[in-house]
Amino acid sequence: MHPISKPLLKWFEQFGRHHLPWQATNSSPLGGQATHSDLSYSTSNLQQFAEGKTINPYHVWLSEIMLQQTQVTTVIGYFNNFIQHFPTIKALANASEDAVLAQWAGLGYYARARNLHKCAQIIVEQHQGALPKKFEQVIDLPGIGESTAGAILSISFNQNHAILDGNVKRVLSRYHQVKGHYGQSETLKELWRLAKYHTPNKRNANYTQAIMDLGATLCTRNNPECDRCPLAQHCQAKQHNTQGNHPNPKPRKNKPTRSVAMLIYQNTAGEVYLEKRPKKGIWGGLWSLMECENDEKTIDQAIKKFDKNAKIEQKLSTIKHSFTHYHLMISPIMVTCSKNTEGFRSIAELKVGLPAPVKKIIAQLD
DNA sequence: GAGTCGTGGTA
DNA sequence: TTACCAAGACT
Repeated sequence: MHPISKPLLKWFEQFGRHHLPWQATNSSPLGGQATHSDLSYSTSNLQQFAEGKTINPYHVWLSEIMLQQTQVTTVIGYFNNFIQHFPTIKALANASEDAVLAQWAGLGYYARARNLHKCAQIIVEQHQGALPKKFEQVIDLPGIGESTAGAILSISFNQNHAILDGNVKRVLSRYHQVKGHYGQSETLKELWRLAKYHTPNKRNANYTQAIMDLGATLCTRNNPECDRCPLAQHCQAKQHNTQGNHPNPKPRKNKPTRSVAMLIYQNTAGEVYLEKRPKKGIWGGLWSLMECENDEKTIDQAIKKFDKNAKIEQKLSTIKHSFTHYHLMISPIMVTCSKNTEGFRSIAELKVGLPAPVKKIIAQLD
């Protein structure tokens, strides 16, 4: 078996991504704001320190959480905004959940944000405000599994851990032509074995970043650029021209379509009535329009319960919003409103998180 | 093991 | 237009 770490690390020095905002921060008095200097790439944590740059474990942790099931280009803007609002773990711990979700809104998978917030409070209470350095302590934190824990400790402290994210799965399953799809436990077990086999005990941080960079930039799902790949010589998929078989597509299922009515109440000040969603379920912890089943009777009952004299003012065009596992048809309905009690929020200065389609609906109101 | 949990880009 | 999915974790 040909180990990949040596050619991969060499490739990384020249072609890896070295200027992502969470990778290195200038240790200026201002702090927090990552500046992309002209300094050349770094090949080790030590060299990064030598360049006057330092790894911020909080930034690494935050980025790893944001990057779960989410692409780099999407994350960058959210990351920069987030650390501006919450510059330290302590600041994050002291913030309200609504304040955290407000900055996370639009990024999706909101349990990540709720868990991140919980983590910050645990870290302040139990770890003196600093990210713990023991693997067992990190993986015990909510929302952090084996791969994310390994990535955080590898990149932050150059500790010797393997990771197995989507990039690594794709690279290794091609390199070794691993059969089966990633959902199967047998396949996953084999991939973890290979991941640990290839992970070097030196320059671990760079290796972790390198294999993710390879997967993200060359060994992509579609049209991999094998001509530029440092691992092409011994890649089984390349040799047998079976790159397209990895990842092995999951057996497909038909997504159900659900329907819901969303009621729009505006008071005389133009504020909109919003209610906080339960922690469990879709959009947990975000604030949304009042919902009910999308049929005439239920809608009529719902609006009269809120206000006896309420009437439907206008039915807006239905929006189709697709999730990973179902489609949602949203019928927004503007309702007359005589109330002006609590629960109404100014659209202009929202300090809570809104689901993406709800934000779109409200943006269209004026 | 299979479902749940978001969103925007892309083929 | 539709389907798929990108640096997963949890139940």
